[in-house]
Amino acid sequence: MLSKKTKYGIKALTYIARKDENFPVQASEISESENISQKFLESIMLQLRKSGFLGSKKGKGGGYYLIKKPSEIKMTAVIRVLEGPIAMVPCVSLNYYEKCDDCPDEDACSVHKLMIQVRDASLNVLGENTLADIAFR
Amino acid sequence: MLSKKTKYGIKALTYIARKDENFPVQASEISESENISQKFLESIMLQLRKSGFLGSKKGKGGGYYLIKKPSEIKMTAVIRVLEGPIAMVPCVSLNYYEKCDDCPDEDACSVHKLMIQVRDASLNVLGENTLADIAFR
DNA sequence: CTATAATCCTATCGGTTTACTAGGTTTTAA
DNA sequence: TTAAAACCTAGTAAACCGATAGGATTATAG
Repeated sequence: MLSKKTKYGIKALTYIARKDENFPVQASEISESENISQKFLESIMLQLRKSGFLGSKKGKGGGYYLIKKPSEIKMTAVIRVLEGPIAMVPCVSLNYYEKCDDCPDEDACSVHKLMIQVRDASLNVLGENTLADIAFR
Repeated sequence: MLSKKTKYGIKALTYIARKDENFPVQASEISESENISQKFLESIMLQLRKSGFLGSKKGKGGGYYLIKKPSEIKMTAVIRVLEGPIAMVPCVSLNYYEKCDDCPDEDACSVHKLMIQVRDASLNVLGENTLADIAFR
């Protein structure tokens, strides 16, 4: 299951992308428009800023803005930052690999075999979709 | 993330499928061989029995056995029973649909759009793989 | 008939995560 | 100087997860 954090984060990025204005967008505006708890959203925006998706401006008239073009923001990247691994099992994760405690032999493991296929399928979808794709198409 | 329950459940089914003997397989044997907590596994086997994947025989010499042929057991079915929805978000789930509290218009929601694609990709993989595929191939 | 081995059932528990809230501090524009 | 915004730290209630405890029930073997 996708956490609300990730869901809200993607919605917020979409909101900003769709606005496409020169001045920054406030978290309060997004939170109202998208029905997201403001304080919770703030923490998400902060994380998106710290991981290089958003820039921010403090003080009156401040807010958040996209640093890259929507077409350059891959969904794999967003989800990895907000949600963590895309794989459903650590032993098939490319970026967060971990060996299973049980399971002496990964190649013999039926779960491993299956989850590699699921991972590749998801990776394919998420890698081909950019923020532009989901915001405008 | 896949829960241990689902992971253990699939491994147990695989173990039984690979044995392919006429007498039932005990949970204790599986738990030892696959390094799974016995009591935890028991509860999983029970669930698999109640949902029609396994039959059981009580008492001495008892155990669990497959009711259908491995090639007739789709991974979608197993995962739906043990893990729940395959979709990453309730609003795109085929079997466990739920509307989002936020989000007045699903068609306009970028997350919705993206997660439909992820769901379809996963569904495709899990629907094409049977127990036979992951146990023997 | 009895001992044993297995499933079946219910309840509980500690730990972790999630979603959110509280209460500020800091920075900036008007 | 005031207000509006991001920034920061901490906490918290609820849910979930993985596992454990302790038996009840059922079947087989001797």
